[in-house]
Amino acid sequence: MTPKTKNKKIFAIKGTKDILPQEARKWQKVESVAKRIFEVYGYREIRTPIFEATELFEKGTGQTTDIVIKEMYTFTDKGGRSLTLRPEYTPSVVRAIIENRLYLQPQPQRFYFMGPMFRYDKPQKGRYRQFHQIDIEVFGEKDPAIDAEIVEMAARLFKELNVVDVEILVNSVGCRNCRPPYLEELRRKAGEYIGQLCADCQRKVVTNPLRIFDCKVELCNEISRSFPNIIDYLCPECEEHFSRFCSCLDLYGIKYTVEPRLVRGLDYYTKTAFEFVSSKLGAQDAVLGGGRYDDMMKAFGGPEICGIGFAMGLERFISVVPFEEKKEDFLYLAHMGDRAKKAGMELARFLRQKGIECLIEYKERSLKNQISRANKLGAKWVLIVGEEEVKKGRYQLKNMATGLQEEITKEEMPSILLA
RNA sequence: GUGAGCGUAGCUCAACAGGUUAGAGCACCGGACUGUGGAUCCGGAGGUCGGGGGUUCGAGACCCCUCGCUCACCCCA
Repeated sequence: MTPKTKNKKIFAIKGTKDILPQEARKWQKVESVAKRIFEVYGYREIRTPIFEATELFEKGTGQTTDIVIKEMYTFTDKGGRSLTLRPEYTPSVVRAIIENRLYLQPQPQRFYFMGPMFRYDKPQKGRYRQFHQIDIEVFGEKDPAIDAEIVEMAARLFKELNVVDVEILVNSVGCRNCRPPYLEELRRKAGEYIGQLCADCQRKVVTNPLRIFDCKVELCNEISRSFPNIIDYLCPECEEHFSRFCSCLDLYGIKYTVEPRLVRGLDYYTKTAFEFVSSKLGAQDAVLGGGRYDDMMKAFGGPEICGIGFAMGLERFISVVPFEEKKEDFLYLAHMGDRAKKAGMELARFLRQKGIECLIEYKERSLKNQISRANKLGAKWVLIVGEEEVKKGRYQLKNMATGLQEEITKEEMPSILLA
């Protein structure tokens, strides 16, 4: 380090943050529960690279989306290739499936994935530049029952982690046959009120009329209530799909709200769209969002295989999961004198082999000091190893909660400590 | 990218109207107590007041710039 840079502190990049041990515990918990549930539904983990060819997202996510237009971490590598840190996961999975010819295996295929995503957004509550998602995708199943299955699976995950105050919103965004005429009609209708809409919405009439529905300006909101709903414009196939989807949800006893104003931001969605929203999250209230994308695989030059999936924002999810504080359960090994220290090190090794979490102090400290530290660290047990104990082969085991102490041998330790 | 609010010790916050050497609680380290924790008492360490410039006899405070954080918009997980 040169003298000049010595004092300059380096901080985590804007929109990124460290997940410290206490917080990481929560992540581990959520990840393990999610994994267990997904596996039970027949999903298998798939891992793909963290960066891809920029083109993958331009084509897969859609050139008209904000993600591609202004939010991608794109850079050129030393070979002159344009690469992008993945802003979402679905295009990568689709790519992997085509590349590895996974579509030749029996369908449907179910995948899950967990990992970081990157979007160059301005950070705010529940939104980070590096954030994490748990994603699941199913390929090759057209039946709307699968749409309901993944909603039910997500609901189970929420329930197992005691997440309440979550509302499930569902909608159908139609397909390439029925959506264009609907959008036309929406534009026409919005055009009638153009003068009364806010500047943003006037722009949306042209760019993305569906977005007018979630404008926060009251007048826009009021006006848009009279606009046609996509539900009423669905083609027979989409309508059938949607009603069967809903009746499957009913069968599972899932409570949901049909929200005709629900539009997912990505270009590739068709038919089913859904979102889990929490009232506890502030402005960014969507914890989980997903839907069907029947045309994507084909658009990538793959076979005509439909897909459906969801993405859950882990930062957002974890912030609404209630966690019990986990009690520490470890043994602190206190020692006095050089011989005892060596004996203690061997004992610690023995205990760890047996699966007992064990801390040993390497600095010479008074017994009092060591026990005090053990207390602060939350040790459940203190094992006292002094010259006398080493000589006798019998050690003092102190229970920190009760303060009681007993004399035990090395052989007796595992059964007592693991009880 | 646009807008608003906030930056004083590891954390939470003080410091009148601009006035000496920027304080307190919690946390940390040590001692009282050399083989027994939590309580108490005593002591210690810890700060370029986010950074730079300006006004002033004098700036943590006032002005300008900048950086960072937070929240909101756009949009999304």
